[in-house]
Amino acid sequence: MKYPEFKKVSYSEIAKDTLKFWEDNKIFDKSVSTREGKDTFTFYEGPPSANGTPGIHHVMARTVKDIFCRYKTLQGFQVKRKGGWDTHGLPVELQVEKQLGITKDDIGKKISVEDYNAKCREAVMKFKGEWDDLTRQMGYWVDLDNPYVTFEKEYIESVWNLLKRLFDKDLLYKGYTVQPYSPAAGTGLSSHELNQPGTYRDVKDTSVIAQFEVKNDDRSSFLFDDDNEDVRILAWTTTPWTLPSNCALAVGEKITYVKVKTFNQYTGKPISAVLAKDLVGKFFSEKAKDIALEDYKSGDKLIPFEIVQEFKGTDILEVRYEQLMPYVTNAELEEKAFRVIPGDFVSTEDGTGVVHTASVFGADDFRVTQQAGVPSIMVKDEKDQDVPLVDKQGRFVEEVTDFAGKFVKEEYYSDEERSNPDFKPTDVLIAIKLKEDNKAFKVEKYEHSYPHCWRTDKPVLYYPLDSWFIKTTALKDRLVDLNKTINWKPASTGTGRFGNWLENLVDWNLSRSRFWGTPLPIWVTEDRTEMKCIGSIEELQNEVHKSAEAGFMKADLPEDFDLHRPYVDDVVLVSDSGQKMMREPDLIDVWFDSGAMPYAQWHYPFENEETYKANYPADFIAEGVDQTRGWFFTLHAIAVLLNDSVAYKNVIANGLVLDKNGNKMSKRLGNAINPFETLDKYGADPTRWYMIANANPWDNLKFDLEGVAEVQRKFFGTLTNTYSFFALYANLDGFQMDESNVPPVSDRPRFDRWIISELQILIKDVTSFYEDYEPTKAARAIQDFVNDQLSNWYVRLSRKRFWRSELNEDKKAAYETLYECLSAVAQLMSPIAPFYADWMYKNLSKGSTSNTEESVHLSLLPKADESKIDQALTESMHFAQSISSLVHSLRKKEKIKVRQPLQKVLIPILKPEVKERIEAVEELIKTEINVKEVEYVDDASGILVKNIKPNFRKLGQQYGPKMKAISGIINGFSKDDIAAIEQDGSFEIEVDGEKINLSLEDVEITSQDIPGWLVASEGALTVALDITISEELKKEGLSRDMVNRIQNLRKDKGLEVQDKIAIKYATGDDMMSAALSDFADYIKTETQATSLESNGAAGGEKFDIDGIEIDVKIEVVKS
RNA sequence: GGGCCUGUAGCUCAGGUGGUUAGAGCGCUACACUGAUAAUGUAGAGGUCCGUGGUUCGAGUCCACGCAGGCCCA
Repeated sequence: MKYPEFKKVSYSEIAKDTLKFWEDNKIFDKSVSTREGKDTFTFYEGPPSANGTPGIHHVMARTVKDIFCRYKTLQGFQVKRKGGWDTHGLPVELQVEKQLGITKDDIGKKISVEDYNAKCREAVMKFKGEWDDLTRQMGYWVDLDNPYVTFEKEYIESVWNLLKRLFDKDLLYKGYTVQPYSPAAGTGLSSHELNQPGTYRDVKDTSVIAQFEVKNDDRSSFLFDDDNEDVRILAWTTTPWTLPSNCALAVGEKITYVKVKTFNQYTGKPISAVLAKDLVGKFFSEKAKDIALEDYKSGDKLIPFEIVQEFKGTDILEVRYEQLMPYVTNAELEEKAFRVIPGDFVSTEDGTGVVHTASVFGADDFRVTQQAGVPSIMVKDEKDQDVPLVDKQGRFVEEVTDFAGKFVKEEYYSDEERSNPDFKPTDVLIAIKLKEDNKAFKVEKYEHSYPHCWRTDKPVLYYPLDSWFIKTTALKDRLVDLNKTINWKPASTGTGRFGNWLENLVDWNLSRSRFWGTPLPIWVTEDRTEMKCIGSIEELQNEVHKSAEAGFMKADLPEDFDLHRPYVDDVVLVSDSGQKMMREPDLIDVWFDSGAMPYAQWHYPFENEETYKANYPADFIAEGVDQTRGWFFTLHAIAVLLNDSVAYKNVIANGLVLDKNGNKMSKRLGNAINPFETLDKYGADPTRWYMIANANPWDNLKFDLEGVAEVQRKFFGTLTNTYSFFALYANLDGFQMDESNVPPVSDRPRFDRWIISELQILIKDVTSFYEDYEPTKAARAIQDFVNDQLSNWYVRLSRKRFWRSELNEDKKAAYETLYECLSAVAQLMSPIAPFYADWMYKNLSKGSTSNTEESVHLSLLPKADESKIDQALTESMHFAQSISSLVHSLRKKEKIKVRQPLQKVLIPILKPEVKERIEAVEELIKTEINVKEVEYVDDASGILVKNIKPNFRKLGQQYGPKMKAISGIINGFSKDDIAAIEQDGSFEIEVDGEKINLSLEDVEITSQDIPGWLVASEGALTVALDITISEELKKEGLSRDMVNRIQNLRKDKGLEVQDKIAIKYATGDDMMSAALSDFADYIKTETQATSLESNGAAGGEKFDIDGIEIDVKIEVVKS
């Protein structure tokens, strides 16, 4: 069999053909089944939602996932990858509502919940076809035939089981969370509803700066000059109705505060006010600056003030104060509330730099009070439940005696009530009371933006609403500790974004008031004294059976019972004491669905226990960095809470894919890249390679199609060329690779040993990069090897070996070596460019008699063979490359073409081992730069001119501050000084009167000039070139030119490589004639000529070689 | 407002532990090569290493404060 040859390759065609091959031959299945019984490498697929079309960023994210699964397969691990679909949630609902032209209000009215959910079920898989296409076309291997789907009954059952386990551990509880709430509509509002246009409006509200009286105790004593001083913290609010619920004051820890002695403008009483330093100017008039405090009389317009003390926010943390409006209090509040706590949201933009905090009426307030352990001010309702001081209609409860029954926002009153001349908004009434009580520092109207309910147009309150929570805070320490065992790429996301998030954890709010999602499986009696959490379908059926017996249900559940709403809402259970139990109406956060996938994808614990256990926890997951608080968290939280383990050991958080200008891609802006078009035009492999090689996955990628084209040309083009070169000659020679019969590397020519050594280094590096989850480094190492070492150096300089006519040992070794390199490269690159690598691998296999695998993806990656790594050879080759480059640059400077042979190159040698290294590759250098001999000159020659410079690293560490002086002295060394230090190995200098003994290691000596020679140098390496062209050299140059012209002729005439020719020429130039006769054998060999004759008038092509005219004619000789 | 990431040549990116000519590829310019040829090689031009301070004999690298862009959260 021959190695396939290609005139032209299309990477897109390669992908299509290879894909077909994979599917026809079930290669993916085999890549898993052939590893049966081997160690498993577990990967979890984060489920995408198929209700939108996939974008180019999905190609990026999935390439990252694919790479490591394929790499591990290559290493012999069994890697199962179950696909999955995320199917629940708000985006699906919104899409359906848009499609049907309805709003949430219409659900249950214009459309039944049943029909609505049926629509959601359809919509969520709308683009599954496109997703599957993308998956296949980009070469992402994931099991699409048996994916997990979060809306399926089995999946939900597993989720319920997890919830029950949490419930049994007392980690599931009902509490409240502060959310936007519309008393007028009697409903909570989602952030989506709050983002509707027109909800935020500028309104004028009564704002109050209240005076909170500081208690004088150990903590606060530094604020008091004497026991009688009245120290007040000033705190600002635009919602005075929340002041009776005040439970803490929040300050910025880094903000600077001051204590100001002054007087209250309403009561004229002396106070010491605490507020942010930056805001003093806002409240105290510059004009009052010089008025003495003693001169103040009650009623004066200008109020004197004096800044007497300055301190940081941290200094007043935990300072206690008297409750401002003590309608409701109790022992717990007295102990834990009414103190100063830190608030990260506090600024000095407006207000006083201190924020009044009412835990149940603000989202920030709720968060910081929870973190600081401050209880909320609540009262008991008739059912003995805790409720806030404002009821669900927006009125004060009766405990707030002065304002009981009053609406907290004036907009909640009817228009008639508001038009009554005596009507005063509650905020104003509160302000008046505070002024009278010497508790208001300042009252004024304040205009700000405030959210309104889109249904009723009335202002929204932030209000505590019932919610179910997972008590993640109970295991916060374990969450933090176990996170430290996870290998995050990049590490900063693990310690920073994720770590900080865990440090500031609040309980996970599980409740969602929606329709399309996993229902919360909790049933409660009306008096809420009894509760049941259902953990399986069987359990539900048993409970329903009992309930039917008690007469609450008509019959048992049917087999095909759907666990979704509305069906599950109709299930009434019976409590142990015989009471009716209704389901808590909430759905759960969809993030719980996806976080449950390690268990629910296998329907564990109801089925597949073995599979589950073998695949937990994941070795590797990867998703966008935006999933940090999403999937990465939910996986981690569930695993820690239920199993006290991590859910994944390694995680890559990849960045965004931006357009080439660094802007976010969006359909609206029209800068989104269509993934299908890209894959089709450039092929999956160049696209994947570009994405990985161009930037680390965790950095944002500026996606530029030009870059894909460059990868295609530069890397894939070069590699394909290299293969084609191999295939062309190997086929001519009928070379068949037989791995069982290759000579050991040690018996091969030095040049082969070198590239094999480089290959081993590459295998070693790439393997460790993959192991470290550094795909970008792996890709770059592979492409550097292919472009620089393999193609530009090994193949280019080995061409002569391939051109020889007979297949001798040397040529065979060249084939074997090149085959080995290409084959290993195919394996190494296969995780990143799976189609192309397989194509290459199979092309090579076709000409091999060895046992090769059906696909590169079924093969095993060999380990690097350390014994084949020859460090000295690598160094030698570096010298060869540098010397060649230097000589080339000299030739260029002198305009002497490489075809013109030169006599000699001179290389100064200061270290004997350098000579050894260069001698090893001398032949190579001579061929590459077309020079007859290499001469090494050492000191003994006496012609070297040396330079010396200090070894900064070494001297700097030793002498530090004296470096400048030392360096000056060394740079001023004379020729004799250099000779002296070389001779003695030491040299004494004097700096600032101190004697310093320099050794040879303290300096670097180089030779950068040879007087009278043409010299170039790079680092410590210097070369000198003899550019005299003798007659003999000139003739040889001419003969080479002749070869060149004849080769051109052969090519122009379309001769085959193996055709033999007869050459006739005519020239009137003596030098040329001499050259052609002197070098006749050489010319004949090079051009595969059987004869070379002068015939006076050749009648062929006329050439001009360095001004000499010659007429050349060639004819094919039939053999 | 908070957390995190990024900022080096026109573009995309490298630049252990601080060490004295800051690199590569692409692009550009010029040249060479012409049996890998829709290839290839060589050379050249191109830099406020985001800014300002600081530490140090010495900072692209360490520290502080900023600026710009991005993501997440509020």
